Amino acid sequence: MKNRRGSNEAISKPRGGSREAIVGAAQRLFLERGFGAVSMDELAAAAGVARRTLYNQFTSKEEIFREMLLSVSAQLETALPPGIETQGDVEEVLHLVARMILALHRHPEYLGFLRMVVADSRQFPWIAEGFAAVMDPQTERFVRYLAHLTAMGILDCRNPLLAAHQFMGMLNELSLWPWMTGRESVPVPEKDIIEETIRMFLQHYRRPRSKRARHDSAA
Amino acid sequence: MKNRRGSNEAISKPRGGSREAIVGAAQRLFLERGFGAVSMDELAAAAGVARRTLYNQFTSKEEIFREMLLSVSAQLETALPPGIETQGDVEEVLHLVARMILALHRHPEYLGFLRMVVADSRQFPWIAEGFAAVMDPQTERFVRYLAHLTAMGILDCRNPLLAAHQFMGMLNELSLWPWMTGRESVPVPEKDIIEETIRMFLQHYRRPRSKRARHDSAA
DNA sequence: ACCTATATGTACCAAGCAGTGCAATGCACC
DNA sequence: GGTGCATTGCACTGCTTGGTACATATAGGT
Repeated sequence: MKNRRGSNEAISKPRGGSREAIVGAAQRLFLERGFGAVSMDELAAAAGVARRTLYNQFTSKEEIFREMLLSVSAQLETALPPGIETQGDVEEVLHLVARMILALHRHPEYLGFLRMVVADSRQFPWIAEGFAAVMDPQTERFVRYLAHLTAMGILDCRNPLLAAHQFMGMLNELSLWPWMTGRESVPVPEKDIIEETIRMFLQHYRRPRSKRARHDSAA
Repeated sequence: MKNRRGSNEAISKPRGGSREAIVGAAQRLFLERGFGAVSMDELAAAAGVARRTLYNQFTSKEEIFREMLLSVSAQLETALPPGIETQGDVEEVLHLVARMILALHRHPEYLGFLRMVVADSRQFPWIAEGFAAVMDPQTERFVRYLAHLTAMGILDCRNPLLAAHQFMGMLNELSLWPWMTGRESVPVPEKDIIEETIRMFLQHYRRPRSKRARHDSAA
């Protein structure tokens, strides 16, 4: 409990960062094989640390799990860099967002986290909450961006929340979903997915430049 | 092996269909809580059967699991009724398909199966294969339908596979995904999702009636 | 050199679990 | 009534796993 070095670190460790090593190993093992499939023995071995040290640094397996997901959350915070909504025109920003989303699908930490949300959220409800806490704000930003462009008269999203999810859904279906279900990538090039999706999105939601109505957008 | 009742059932059981009861209970428990979280004791209790009977009827826990998913697969076979691609115009068919997909999201068996694909496919690879064996043909049908309409000059899907997944992705993102991550339904009415998605899809992929200046290669 | 707190190794505990053996039971059909 | 077979209950094995006790080694600060 007491810390002879007086630092504000949680626990000091003369021999070196055992906590970091443990969390690092936990990240590799848990994200790859799931919480239940990793024993404390394996975890200790992977961390290059004695089994007993796990219990010196953490009170339980679940606490290690918690701290690991906390660390992963921090890594995902930067998924969507700030400021992208101010650069270039709509199409450019959509390209950026789309590439970011597809890049996320190649992020093992993201996929592992997502798998945990689906697999272990009933046992540990805080998993889903933690995931939402990281990803929801980024979705929110995208929604606000669409709403902003609508207010500016550039887009015409009657329901920006729906529009944002349509956009993400089109990207997720062919790129994320196969990854989650274990098959190899589908025979559709990333470039095609992105371009066709953006074209489709803008054709529907972009407000006609002149007042011309190729179709009336009322129901 | 021999069955005094002469039926072609696998195993006869004088006291009543214990196999069916077991598979039924397994379906409820496994789909709801996952394979690892259900013990044979619980399963026996839920099936109203002695623990020992489980091992009389099945060789292992995994075999019960297998048979249960087989039964669920059979129930999902009929998700997309045959013949829908011949009735009405495109918009009508798309409506039908969309409602079917959203209905599937309320199907506990479908959600549970999907969860298993994500959660337990590494331990039991045949789960993902079984799921694909049921769902892929239905997606295939939709893809062929889009290709057919393109050949007929009604749609203009250069890549029907991509188009189909875009359509399904837009529906899944807002309806299926929240369900999988445990939150309650999103604040977008089903009707809005369906209508906006179909409108967007058709606006992009429907070949313009009058001016067919784009390209023309209907087979 | 001394003190303190961590790291380690080994042995251990308790619990949960899948799966088996065995003898007894009771329904169904002859 | 008798026979056969699924069923049942119970005890038991064997294994894995999370977590602990304890004695010892070792490094850092003073």
